[in-house]
Amino acid sequence: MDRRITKKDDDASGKERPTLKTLAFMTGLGVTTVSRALKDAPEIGAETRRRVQLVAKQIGYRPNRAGVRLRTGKTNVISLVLNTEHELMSFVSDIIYGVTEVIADTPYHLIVTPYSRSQDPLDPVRYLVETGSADGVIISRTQPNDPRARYMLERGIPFATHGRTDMGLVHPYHDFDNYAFAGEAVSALAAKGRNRLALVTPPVGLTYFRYTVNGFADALSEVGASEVPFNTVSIDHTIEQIRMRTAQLMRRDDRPDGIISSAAAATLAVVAGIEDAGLKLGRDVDVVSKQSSEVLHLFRRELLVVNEDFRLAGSELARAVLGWIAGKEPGSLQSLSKPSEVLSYRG
Amino acid sequence: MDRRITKKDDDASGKERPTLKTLAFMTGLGVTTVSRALKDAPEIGAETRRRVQLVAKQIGYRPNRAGVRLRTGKTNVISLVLNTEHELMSFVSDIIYGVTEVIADTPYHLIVTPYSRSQDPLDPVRYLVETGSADGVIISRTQPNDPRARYMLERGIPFATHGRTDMGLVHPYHDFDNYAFAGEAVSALAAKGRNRLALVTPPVGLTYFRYTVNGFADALSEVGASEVPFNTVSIDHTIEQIRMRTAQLMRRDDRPDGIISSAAAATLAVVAGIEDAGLKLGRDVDVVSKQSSEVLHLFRRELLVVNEDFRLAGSELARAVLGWIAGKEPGSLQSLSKPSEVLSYRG
DNA sequence: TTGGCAATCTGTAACGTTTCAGTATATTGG
DNA sequence: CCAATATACTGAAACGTTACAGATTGCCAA
Repeated sequence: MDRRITKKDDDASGKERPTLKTLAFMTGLGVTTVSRALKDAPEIGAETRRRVQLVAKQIGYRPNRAGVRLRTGKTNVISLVLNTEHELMSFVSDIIYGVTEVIADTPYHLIVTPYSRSQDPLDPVRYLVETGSADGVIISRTQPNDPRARYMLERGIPFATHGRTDMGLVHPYHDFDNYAFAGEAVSALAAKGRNRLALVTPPVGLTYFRYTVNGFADALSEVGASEVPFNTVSIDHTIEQIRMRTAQLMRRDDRPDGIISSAAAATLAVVAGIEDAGLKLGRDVDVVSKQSSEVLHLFRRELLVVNEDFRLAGSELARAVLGWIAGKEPGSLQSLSKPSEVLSYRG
Repeated sequence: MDRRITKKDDDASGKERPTLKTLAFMTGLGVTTVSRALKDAPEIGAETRRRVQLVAKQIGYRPNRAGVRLRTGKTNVISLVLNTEHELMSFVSDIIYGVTEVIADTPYHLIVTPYSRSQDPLDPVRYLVETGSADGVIISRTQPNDPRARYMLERGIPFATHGRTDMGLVHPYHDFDNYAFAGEAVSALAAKGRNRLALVTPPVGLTYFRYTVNGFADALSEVGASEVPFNTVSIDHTIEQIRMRTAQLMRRDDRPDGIISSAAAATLAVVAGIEDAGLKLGRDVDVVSKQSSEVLHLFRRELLVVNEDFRLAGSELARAVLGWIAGKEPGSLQSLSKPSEVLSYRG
């Protein structure tokens, strides 16, 4: 038998990172046994199992990710796919922290996969799937008919979407109830006697655009207020555009006396536009805005705000993907978070 | 010779992801040759090389990351280590985009490694190094004597710091010139006739705290202004704390007539505090603030701002780490970015 | 006693890559 | 024409892991 001495037949010696082989040598067992003992396989004796696990803990054994990944295809990676131009700053930061919170005591790593305006949003997803770079994917900016969700569903790769789809396909998601948000906002404005309302919408094409618009429309007719169309901007537009167009709008005779804004950054611009037009917040017009951190009341106390928790969204999305990976039913991994009340400034 | 038929001696057939073996079969060459041809090794014939590369491109060959990593130890991963409590929102989002911009056309992936208040900041770094999870690391919240930098230097793992150290050790960094920022800010306030100045500092303990404080002090004596101590807050404090203590400060007889703030979020609180005390920005007091996105002038036009570009920081840091990995001299991978002028509101 | 079987444990192969140590063929110098 | 050498290529081994197909032992029923 050709038993050549190779570089590392000695083992368990130096500073090298311990492997299964190291553990096998130390325990006097075979590599296979050690491997199985560590994952509580049933055909390993109870004492052996305990012994192996003890030694493993003692010497700080950590499975080699490359080894596992090569052999099993499991990457232990979750990828968060982000648009580098249009995501909100607070969204990026909070959602990342939400995700990391959940995966902190799992073997998972979080990788951030960006794509830019010019690219097809499907590109990064295709890349991830084709190269098998992740066990699960989280996407945002979800559309009613979302090619990315369809693609991943076809390939059978677990994912969760921030925002719902509307394709008759079931998959995990987390969403903020923007229908309820818009409704609450309208009610709050109506309660202040405002009845000519304008809406700064989410990006056209995304699912939550629809929910917001529908919530707005339904509540309008319920409280008997009317809409002042303001279709020239969405929260994807630049600060300058929103500001300018708001100013234009507010200089018209048929200007709104109430505005609802779907994002804090847009609200800054909206207020600037209002003031550019020589009007005063709280007197001439009231504004209800979503925000994801407590800044708007510092900005203008007259603002009415509704909070959306992106860190929660990140956690929920991570939980959903991990759940799917673990074999749970996709349909059971959907969550909707209710908006806070409409809050006005409190001293 | 024992040549058993194994599962996949046929090849180049179906939908499977192509490997070197696939390429070898298609080109009629050995796996070794293909491997070397793809990385332009000199001992491969020019035509063979071209042929292999052509076929590889045609069928969309991508090296298997796990294979490479297992064999070579190269992970093709850069890790960004972030504090989940104290990083600024804009920092997280912009720096991530800056990094991804640079690594976009490299094989590198970006993983985000978080740590929380309770943890030793060294923990995540130790984890990364011990498990060999990244080829390069980017850290923020750098301290003059930074254990993380020292640790990584000892282990020989490439890294870059956002902010400088002061340990007599040389390593790549990117920093914003906060000494210059504080100096410019003082000058701008002095030019407005302000001469009793307070400073909302960076977090005590971080290197850029020192630069900021020194720039502030030096400029004060240069313009002949005096400092109103305001050591009870830093930008790490909560909005509420900063607001309350600013209000307290501004109610004192010896209140400052100029304030310099090291971060936009803190500035919102500072202004709120000023107004809580019944004072008016621009009349009773002027404020100069750093910001990383154009929001402060929407907030209060009277604010004076200096811009810091975190996306640039991300790019520079990524370039620095990649440079070090590629073998460049650490000392040549240091950059300092100059602050913009102090900008006042323009229409 | 023997065959069967459960309980434990083990060696080999394979995942895809790169490196090492060759091999085969053509080319050159003498 | 031979040996030396350069050129172009190749198989085997190894990285660390897990799955598969045994192997060994002890025990029990017949």
